[in-house]
Formats: sequence, structure tokens, C-alpha cells
Amino acid sequence: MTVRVRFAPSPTGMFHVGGARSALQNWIFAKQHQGAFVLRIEDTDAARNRPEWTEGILSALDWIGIARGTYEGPYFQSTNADEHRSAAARLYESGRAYYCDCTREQVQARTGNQHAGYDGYHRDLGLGPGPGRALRFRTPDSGTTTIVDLIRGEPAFENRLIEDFVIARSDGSPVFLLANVVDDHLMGITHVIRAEEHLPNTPKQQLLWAALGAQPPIWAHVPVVVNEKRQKLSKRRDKVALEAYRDEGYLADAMRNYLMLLGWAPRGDREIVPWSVIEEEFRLEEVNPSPAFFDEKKLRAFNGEYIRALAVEEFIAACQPWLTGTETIPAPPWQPERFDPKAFAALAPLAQTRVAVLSEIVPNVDFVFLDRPDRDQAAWDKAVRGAGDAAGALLSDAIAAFEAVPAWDAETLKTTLEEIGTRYGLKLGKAQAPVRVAITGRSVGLPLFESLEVLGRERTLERLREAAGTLAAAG
RNA sequence: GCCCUCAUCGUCUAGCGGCCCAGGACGCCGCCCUUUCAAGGCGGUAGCACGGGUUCGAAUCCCGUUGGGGGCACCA
Repeated sequence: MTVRVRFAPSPTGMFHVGGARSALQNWIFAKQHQGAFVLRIEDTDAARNRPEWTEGILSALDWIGIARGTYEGPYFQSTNADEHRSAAARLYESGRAYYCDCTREQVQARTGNQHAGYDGYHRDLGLGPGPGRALRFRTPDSGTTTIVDLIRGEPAFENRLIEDFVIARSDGSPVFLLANVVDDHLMGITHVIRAEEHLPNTPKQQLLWAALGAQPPIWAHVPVVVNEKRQKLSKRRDKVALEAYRDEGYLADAMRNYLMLLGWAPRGDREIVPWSVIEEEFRLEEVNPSPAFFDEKKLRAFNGEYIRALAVEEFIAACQPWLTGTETIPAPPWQPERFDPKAFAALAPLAQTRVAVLSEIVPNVDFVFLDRPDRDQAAWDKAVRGAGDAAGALLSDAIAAFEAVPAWDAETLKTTLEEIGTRYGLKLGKAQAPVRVAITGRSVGLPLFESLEVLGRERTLERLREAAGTLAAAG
């Protein structure tokens, strides 16, 4: 039997990180079994379905390494509407389903007798199709439905407790439970790997598979991803969009590595491993059945490692979107024409160990491309205070020395300022602070003297003079 | 309320009856390095939810309790 798995997202306008994880797990499972991965867009709900959302799913998948053209699809659930309807009709004709004209209120009133939920009142009323009549599946009154689940063993459900659920709305349109099964059957899906939230649906779906005369698939219910409060990640309250992480500057490799570590770990004492190792070692059966917390701090740490592992040229290339801005990434604060690739290339190696996400590159280098960086007042005050009475003298000495320095390079600048510092009993740590804030506007940043070297003598002096001026004005 | 499900450091996990007075990673805290901040190096903090069994022996098996999560739509 050839393994066939599917990833079946509904287009909602953003791609959930939990979905990304499921997709990767499906993808790897298929690959390990020389099987097929099929993508099916569950667009049954016309209200929330737009072409660009599908495009978003495709590009998100592409980003994490599931490239277009390397899998089957995308198929669209809506395309199969006829099949869904005929399946519903078959179930009705064979007596496995019946029509019910209960309103929502009436259903509420008829709960809790023999079956859980709706009590099956219309089972034997012999209603035919008609307006206001929904089609319900007749669930067994006794026995149990046992599913085979790669992660959870064989969960069993008492049929008595499964209500006669709706499979087609009163307008004739099929409901997810049915459409999903019909599609999986049509597509020859052998293993359904999906999130745990679907577990309670599974006995219903398995009953449907059987009623349709088909062999149900093997299931695998992966635990949900939760937030710090241990609730399922929701797009309402949590940052769940894969695109959001991408636009912040998380690397796809870091993201997919981290995602796979939610509920699973590679062999040995390492977590950051090449994707090929994950593809080889991952075992769906080994996935931890309890919910995993999506820890952005740890993701950041991973990302930092991945960034540092890049060759400098790769790092420079990876930074581009944040240096220019894109449709979804805000433009940097400087004028585009002020950007200087050479200067950036000189700074890049210094920045590489200092950014955990790519978007952080901007505040690290903006001082070079900005005409006049905003000065952090608190940082300035603190730096001046740190230099004590010598602040003014220190700055004017630095200006004079920098004007005269024969070679404009980091090493010379460093020894120069160091020498000035000792003049006033200041260690370099204290002496560099006012200069740093004067130049970059901030108290922390890239190594100062390399920064000055890149900035150039004229612009450095300009900023130092201005800072000295504000100091004098302040008295 | 009902159904399902889960349970090792704060978090993600290794562990699948003796190798474990529990290993790694993130976080956190020290120290070193150091022009700030990082990076890097070294060290530290912290856990088998609880109670019963089974066994010569239990983090590992069984039962219960407690706690967490998911689901209970003519949504997907």
C-alpha cells in the first residue's frame, strides 16, 4: 500500500504555525514512506474564501520548505461538491441517514435522552428531503468505535454517546465532517495526520468511512500547540501567523527546526540539527502526546544560532528585505538613496552576532544612513554623567584629536580615545559612552571604533561637534 | 455538565524495569573575556504531580486522585 497523506487547511487569511507543523510532519511522513503528500484547500465555507488566501498558503508552505510542484495539488474541496452531495444521497437512500426539520431550539430541547446531544427524534419519521430539512447520520445505538492512532494507541468511543450529527445542511450543502471524509476517500488517503482538536470528530468520520463502504485510514492526532497559559494558540490572542514571524526576520530553517522540536527531539544531546537529520530521524510514533508550548524565546535563540551560522554574504543577502522594505516589511527610517552597500557590508559581520531576528539589523546600522539619528536623551544623560566633570573636555579633546589623527581606522581611533580617557581618569568603558551616544544616538550598539571608521571623519566630527554644543548649552 | 485525552526542571524534551540520588536545550543566575551590547568559554539553579499497588528493584508497568488540554454547531 502506497502511503498517501494530505494537508487540508482552510483558507483564513493567515497561516497558523500549528498548521505549519502539521504540514511538515505530513511531509516528512510521506517522504519517509515514499508516499505522496497532497494539498487540499478546504474552501467549503464560501464566506471565508478568497484566492489570495490560497496563494498565502502556497507561499507559506514554500517558505518552510514544501515547494510548489513537489506535491499533489492544490485541490479545492469545493470542486468535489457533486461527490459530497451524491455521497449524502447514497447514505440517505441506504437508510444510513434521515431528514430532520428541527430548528436549533428544538434540537436543544431534545437532548439528553438515549443519545448524547440530539436524541434522534426524526429517525423513523420518514421525512423526505425538503426545505428546512437537514440530513442526519444515523449513529449506532450500541457498540464502540475504535480508531487506530499512531500517537495515541487505540482510543475507543461509545457509539451510544455519538449523536446523530448533521452531514448536509438544509440547503443541501455538505458539512465538513462528510466532505472531508469523501475527499480523503476519493484521494486515496491512507494516513490522516492532523491536530488533536479533531480527535472527537474521528469516531464520527470513521463511522462515515464505514457507511460509505470504505476502509478507514490510520489516524495520527498530534497535540495542539499552546501559549504560555497553556491554551491552544488562537489567532485572536496569540501571534500565530507564520508570515508574522517571517516578516520579523526568523529564518525558515530555524523555524522549521524549532517547529519539529515541539513534541519531539532528535537523537543525542542536540536540538539544532540539519533538516536532513530531522527528515531521517523523525518518527511520528515518537511524538509526545501532550500539548507543547510555543516558546518564542527559544525560537529566538535558535534563530540567532542559525543567523550566526550563515556566511557573511548570506547574512547580507538575508538582510535585504529589512534594508529596503517590502509589501509586508516596513521600510527603514533612512532615505533609500542614502543607503550604502559598501558601508553595510563593512558593518554586517559586526552585526551578525548581535541580531537574533533579521529585523533587528535596522537599529544596528541606521546611524550610518540617517542624516542625523535621534538621540536617546536618557542614554545621553547617563553617558555624560558617567564621564563626570570631564564630559565637555573629553568631547572637545576627542574632536581635536580626531581632526588631527593621521589614519582614520578603528585601531587608531581606539588608542586615541583611550589616551584621552586616561587624561581624565576614565577607562575606555566610560570614555566611549558619550561618543557612542553622540554618534549613534544610543548607548548600545556595534563596536564603536569600527562604526566610526565606516561613518568617516567628516560625519563623525559633525556629530561630535553637535553633541559638544548641546552639552555646552546645557551648562 | 458530558465525551475524549494528557502528565519528567519555569519551558521543550532524553529516558521505554536496574546504566538515573534523572541527561540535553531555552530561560534565569554567577564568573571569565571585553570599548557598550552581543557572541564565546566556564560554572550554577531547578523536575520524575500525589496516593496505592506489581516487582528483588519503578521516572519507567497497573489502579485511583488531582491537575492540564481538546471537543461537544445546519464552522472547518
